[in-house]
Amino acid sequence: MQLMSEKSAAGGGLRERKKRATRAALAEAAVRLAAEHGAEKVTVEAISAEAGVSVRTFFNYFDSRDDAFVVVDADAGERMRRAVLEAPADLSPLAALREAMAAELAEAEAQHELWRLHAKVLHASPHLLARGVGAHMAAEADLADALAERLRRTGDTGGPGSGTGSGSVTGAGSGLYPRLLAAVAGAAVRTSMDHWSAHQEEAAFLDVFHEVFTLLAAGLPAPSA
Amino acid sequence: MQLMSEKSAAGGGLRERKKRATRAALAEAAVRLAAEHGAEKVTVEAISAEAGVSVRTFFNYFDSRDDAFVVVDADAGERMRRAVLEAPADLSPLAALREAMAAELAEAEAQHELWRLHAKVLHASPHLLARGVGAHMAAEADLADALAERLRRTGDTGGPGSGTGSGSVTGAGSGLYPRLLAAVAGAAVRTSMDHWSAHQEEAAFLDVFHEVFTLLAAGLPAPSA
DNA sequence: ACATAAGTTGCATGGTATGCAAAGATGCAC
DNA sequence: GTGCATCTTTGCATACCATGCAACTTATGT
Repeated sequence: MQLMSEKSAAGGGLRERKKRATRAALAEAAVRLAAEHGAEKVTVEAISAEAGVSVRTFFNYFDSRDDAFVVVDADAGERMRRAVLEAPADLSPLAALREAMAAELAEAEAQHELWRLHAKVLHASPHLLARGVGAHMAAEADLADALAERLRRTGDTGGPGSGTGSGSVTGAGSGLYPRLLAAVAGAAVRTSMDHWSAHQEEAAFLDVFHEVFTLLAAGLPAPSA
Repeated sequence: MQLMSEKSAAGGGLRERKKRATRAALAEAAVRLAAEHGAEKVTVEAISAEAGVSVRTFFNYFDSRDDAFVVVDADAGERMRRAVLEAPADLSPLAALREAMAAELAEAEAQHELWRLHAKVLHASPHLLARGVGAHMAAEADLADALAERLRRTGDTGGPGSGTGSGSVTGAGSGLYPRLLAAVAGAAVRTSMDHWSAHQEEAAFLDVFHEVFTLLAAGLPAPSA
C-alpha cells in the first residue's frame, strides 16, 4: 500500500487506469479539436466522438464543456504541495514556492506539443483564459495550506507583529501571509507565461521566470528610481 | 426599475440612461436572487422577470447567465486607469496602484449592501468565483498599460539591466514589469478581500489591505527569519 | 411630424447539462 | 471460472442556455 503511490503513472487497478486514459483522451481531443477549428466551434459531441465515448460519458468526467479545455493535470497541485513541504529549510518561503512551480513547469514541458496547443487555445479565447486563471485558484488555496504548514515547521509562530517591522494586524498564523504568497506567486507564473508566449523568440522562459521572481523578492521597485 | 443612479456620470441621452438602468436592474436582480436561493437555482427567466424585461433582452446585455453575477462595474477599470495616470509623480508604481485600487474599493463600499451580497454569492460557488477572478484580468491588462504609460513619463526607459541590479532579460520597456505589477496588485486585492471576508470581525478591511501591500513592498520576507 | 436609428420582444433552433434506469466491465471471494 | 457486489458507461427524457432573425416599439435629429 505504500509503494503504489507513484505520482500520476500507472496506478494499480485496471479501472483506475482506464478512467485516467478516458479523461486524458477527452482532454486531448478537446484541445486538438479546439486548436484546429477554434474552441467555440467544437461541440461536446465532437469531442466525445474523437475520444470514442458517448456524450453522456463526457459529462461524467467534466462538469462543463469548457472544463475539458482548461483542466490540464489534476494532481499537479498535489505535487507542488509536496515540493513545498519537502523543500530545504534554508529557502525563503518565496524561493520554496518558486522552486516548486519551476519543477511543475518543467514537468509540463514533457508533453511539449500538447502544452503549446493548450496555451494557444486558451490565449485564443479570453473566455477560456479567464476560466483557466480561475482554475488555478483552487491549487493556490492548497499551496497556501502547504506554506502555512511549512512556516509552522521552519520557524516559530512568533507573536503578532514579530517580524515585519510594521504592525501585523492579523499575525502570521492567521493565514494571510501564506495565502498572499500563493496568490502572488500564481500571478507571477501567469505573467511569466503570458509575457513569454508574446515574446517567445526574445528570451527563454526560465530567464523571464527568474527575473519575475527577482522583482518580487526586491519588493517590485520602480525600475529607474 | 426606475432607479437612476447618479454616480456613474448620468449620461445625457434618455436612451443611455435607460440602458444603464436596465443593466443595473438585471445585475442587481441576479445578485439578490442568487443570495437568496443560491446561484445555481436562479434561472435567466427569473432574473429577467425580476428586472421586468424579456429573457431575450437579458442576453442583449450579458453574454452568458453567469456574467450577470460577475460583472460589477464596467467602467471601474477606466477610473483606475485615470487614477494611476494622475497619481503624484513621487509615488512608487506599487504605491500608485495601491492608491488607485483603494479608491476603487472605497467606491464599491458606497453600495454597501449589494457589495456584500455580491461577495457572498461569489464565495458560495467556486465556479463563479473563478469567473470573477478571470474577469479581473482584462482590467489588469488595462492597468498594465496605464502603468507603462506612467513609467514612460516619470522616469527614463533605461537600458536593460539598469535598475534592478540583476540582469534584466527583457528591459523595462518591454512590458513585463507593468504587467507583473498589475497582476500582483490584483492578486493582493483578491487576497485581502478573501481574508477579510473570512475574518470580518477581527480586523478592518483597510488594515488588511495596508498590511498586504506592506508585505509586497518588503519583498514578501519570511515572517520569522 | 417624419424618417431614421436603436432597443425590445417572440419564435425557432441547436448546444449544454442533469437525473434516471438498464446494460456492460471490473474486482473479489470462493 | 462462477457468481456476486461495485463501479462505469450509455441512451433517453427533460430543462435550461444561447443565438439568429423578423416584427414591433421607442428615442433622436431635423
